[in-house]
Amino acid sequence: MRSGSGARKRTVSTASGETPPVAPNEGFAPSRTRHRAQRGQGQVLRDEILAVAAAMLADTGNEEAVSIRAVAERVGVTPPSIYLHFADKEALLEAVCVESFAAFDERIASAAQASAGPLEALRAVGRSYVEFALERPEHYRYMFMRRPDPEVNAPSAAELETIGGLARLIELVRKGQATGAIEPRRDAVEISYALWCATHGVAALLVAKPYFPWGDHHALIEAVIEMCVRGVSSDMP
Amino acid sequence: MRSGSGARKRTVSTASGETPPVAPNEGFAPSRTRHRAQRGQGQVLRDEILAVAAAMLADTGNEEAVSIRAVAERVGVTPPSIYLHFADKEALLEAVCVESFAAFDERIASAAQASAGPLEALRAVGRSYVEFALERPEHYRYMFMRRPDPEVNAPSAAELETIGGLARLIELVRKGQATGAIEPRRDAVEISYALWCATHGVAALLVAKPYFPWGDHHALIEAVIEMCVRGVSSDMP
DNA sequence: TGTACATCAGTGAACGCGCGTTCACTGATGTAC
DNA sequence: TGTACATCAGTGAACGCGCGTTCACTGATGTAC
Repeated sequence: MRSGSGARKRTVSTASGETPPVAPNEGFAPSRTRHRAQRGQGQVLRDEILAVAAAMLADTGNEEAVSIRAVAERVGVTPPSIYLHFADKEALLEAVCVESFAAFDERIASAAQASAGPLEALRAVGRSYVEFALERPEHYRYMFMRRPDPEVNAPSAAELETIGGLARLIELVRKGQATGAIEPRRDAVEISYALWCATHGVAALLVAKPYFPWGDHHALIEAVIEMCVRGVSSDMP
Repeated sequence: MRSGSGARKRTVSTASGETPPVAPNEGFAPSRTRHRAQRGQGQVLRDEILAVAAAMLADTGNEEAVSIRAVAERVGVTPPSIYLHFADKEALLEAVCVESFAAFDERIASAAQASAGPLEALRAVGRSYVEFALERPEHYRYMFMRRPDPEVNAPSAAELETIGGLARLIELVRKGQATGAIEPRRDAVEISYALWCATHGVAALLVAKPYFPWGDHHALIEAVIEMCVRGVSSDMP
């Protein structure tokens, strides 16, 4: 991966002012010819960096492969340009993470709304949760399975988003308790956390051990969801 | 961290044939004076490397910090010595992982045996499972949360150990079904996998997000376990 | 209307780092004769 | 009983790599006078 060769070609093209012959696009070489942003439009590059970092996280399936250099090369700029828009590598990945949480939250919210009845809503939310994890395993990994930063003793911005998402779940549980479908004597927050744990469990194991002899993934997911729903339901008369 | 200085001192001491003044033991400097192994006792070093690698995984809480160089330095040998006993870094970590699984399995087995009744046994197993994860989070992470190696499409030796451990759980579930305590119409394997998922979920979230505002960890663990037990129990008359 | 200047979006080259791994070597110890 | 030799458990120095980050610079574009 000959770093920088693409960037050099691009510079020449900008000087000539017209589109150069398309360079062979191998591996992570710049995906298209960039033009320097208009004045005041520096943040265009910021968005592009963010999009590329997110795509690389999804494609490579490996947080470590998302290096400053690799992102820069794929965007078609030099590594120092990244630092014009993000303080350091961690800030870049944190920004990706915040976007992932937004997408995740949106998915969960629409699943909750589309369902009739609180128990069915719980099932739908569970399914959407695991689906998201399986569609974007490396995003999910970064959001929920990453090693905690020992320097940070408080929830990050992204984690506070999680809490926001959890608020939806708690609300759902309370609604279920109000209608009598869900065991009313336990704390709604505690029930919600327990549901989250179980759902995370199946998502995380499928992400971490895709080659394990699970049998049918779908059946496993449904089994976990049913166990949860039974586990939090009121005793039927 | 001046690599190698300890090793040099050690060589001198071996030549002199008597214990040298103890070198200041700062950071990961060699923890004690080593003597070259007796003839035919080369595997003594192998065990020591394994123990140190396991300890470093536990201490540093970071798989990446367990580098060949760091392990060698802490053992008190030079990096190439590692290769006399392990093919490469991955083989070393895999060996650590196999040992972790053995300890884990032993813990689970004794929890299962010490309990009266299948449902109480399920609870005990769940508690032991999470306890192990919280005691040795980085071991747990390496065992169950590591990124899958894309080159490996089959379960590793360590993962086959997991299957062995699961066999115990499946047996427990079958026993519960036989006594009528556990829902008999569902497949015992499916129930076991679902229980594993949920238990993994609480362990993994506590490992990955220790600073999250969980409230009381113990209460959370019990809530998940109770939800599971309710979820797999027979409907009571 | 022309020109000096400030601003902005980047570049290019280099920094020091720690890593996994390799290779030729050493020196103590046991063994065959 | 002495000595040459094979074996074994290591050493020491170096390899090439990719990484995050920094620093002085460039060149196009807008703006003040």
